[in-house]
Amino acid sequence: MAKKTHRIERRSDALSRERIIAAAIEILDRGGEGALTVRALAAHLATGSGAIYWHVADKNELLATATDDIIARVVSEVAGGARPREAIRAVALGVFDAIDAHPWVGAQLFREPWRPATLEIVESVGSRLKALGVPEAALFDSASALVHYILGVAGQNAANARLVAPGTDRSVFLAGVAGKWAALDPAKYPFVRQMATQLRDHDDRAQFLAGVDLILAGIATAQA
Amino acid sequence: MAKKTHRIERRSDALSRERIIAAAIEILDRGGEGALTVRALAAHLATGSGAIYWHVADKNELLATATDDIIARVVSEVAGGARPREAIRAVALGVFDAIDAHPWVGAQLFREPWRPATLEIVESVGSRLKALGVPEAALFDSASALVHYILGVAGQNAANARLVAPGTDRSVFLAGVAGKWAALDPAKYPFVRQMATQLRDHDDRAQFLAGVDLILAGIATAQA
DNA sequence: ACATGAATGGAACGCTGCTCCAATACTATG
DNA sequence: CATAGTATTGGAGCAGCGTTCCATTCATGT
Repeated sequence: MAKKTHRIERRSDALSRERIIAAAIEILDRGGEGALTVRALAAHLATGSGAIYWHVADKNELLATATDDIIARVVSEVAGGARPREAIRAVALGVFDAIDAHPWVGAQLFREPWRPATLEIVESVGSRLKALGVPEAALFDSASALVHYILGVAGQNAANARLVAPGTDRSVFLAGVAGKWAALDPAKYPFVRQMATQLRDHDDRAQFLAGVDLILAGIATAQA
Repeated sequence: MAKKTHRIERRSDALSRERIIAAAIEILDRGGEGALTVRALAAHLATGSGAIYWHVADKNELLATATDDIIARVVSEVAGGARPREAIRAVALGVFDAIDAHPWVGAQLFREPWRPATLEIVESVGSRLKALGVPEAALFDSASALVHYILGVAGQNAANARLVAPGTDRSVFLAGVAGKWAALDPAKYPFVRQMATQLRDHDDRAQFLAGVDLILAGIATAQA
């Protein structure tokens, strides 16, 4: 944006890409994906929409950049020295928790697979699989499976979060779904009905990790 | 909608929930998710928006019902007699192919986990896992992992499809992404760069199945 | 023939993302 | 210090969206 040689600060309340993105994150976290409108953002920053569009291409760029920021933070926080298997679990859990805190990130992760956010996850998971000794031929499929699983849970969690009033307790939501499951036609959905009670008091964080372990076990089996 | 006892057909061009949903599917398949607007739908049916809203609650119901229809068809097509393992693979592939044919289904699958579409998949996969002999205690986690993986791939495929002009060849798209991957900073993304060439000419359908097999292997390991 | 309610189609409302542009804030120069 | 020139601002306005409202039409039961 700035041309060449003037990083002398302008007015202290000056707009900037960073301030705009920070404000967007705040609005998203407070009110969910639907709350982020250009007008709301402009009001929050006490400016007009034109000023925003001078710093940012469009709303999608806003969401994408915000997502990249958050995911990059999560991935980089994983200790470099950790054993590969633990590192993979840590990255996966980090993504899980990040989406728990910012559900809109989950929805965003699905767009544009060449954006830093997804790339970061692939790189982090893939390099650890390599370190684990997964043979070259199986690496691509293995990394793909793990990342798709992580993104699948991410998307589902984000969707769930979108359905409840922000701030609702998770157990209330689970109990609600479990209730609907339990009320299903036993002839058509015997399995789902049977899972209803487990759904009610399961720990989705633990279940998510169990899935990661399952896939890691499958990868280990394949190379044996 | 109709009250009690008159199934005598009205005018032959009469609107109906079914005709509206069929038209919506046609528009979605032709032009992607963004092409389905109430105005476009009304134009396609040569009517007004008010008439549509008399038959259908809102646009979301339209998308949800259309998705339920397509997924139910896929799941029910899987032969009941097939061996459990093959049945699971068939359901997974069916969902994959359905989303390949109707990318908007992928995006829709993430909303409202108690809707028939998702339920159908959970039931179909879960009951087969049970038949496979997966112990009670591991059933929930196993089914959850498989379904989340399937949905993860679904979502990613749908997102990819949204990015290319409808009808673009898949290999062109893959080559494009592979090019971007190959051009990444080798210091930051060594793994992703290494995968670029494999991405270019991989078969995502086969890779998807490989992921299913990986998870099934992991499930089998866990019970041993 | 009339009355009734189902069904229709289109105008209108409030909202969205985004563009455009006159006005302003700031910097570099003479 | 004055002036010219560019970077930045804020808000009016546009086209399009989902949805609601309602006067009108159609098909039927009496």
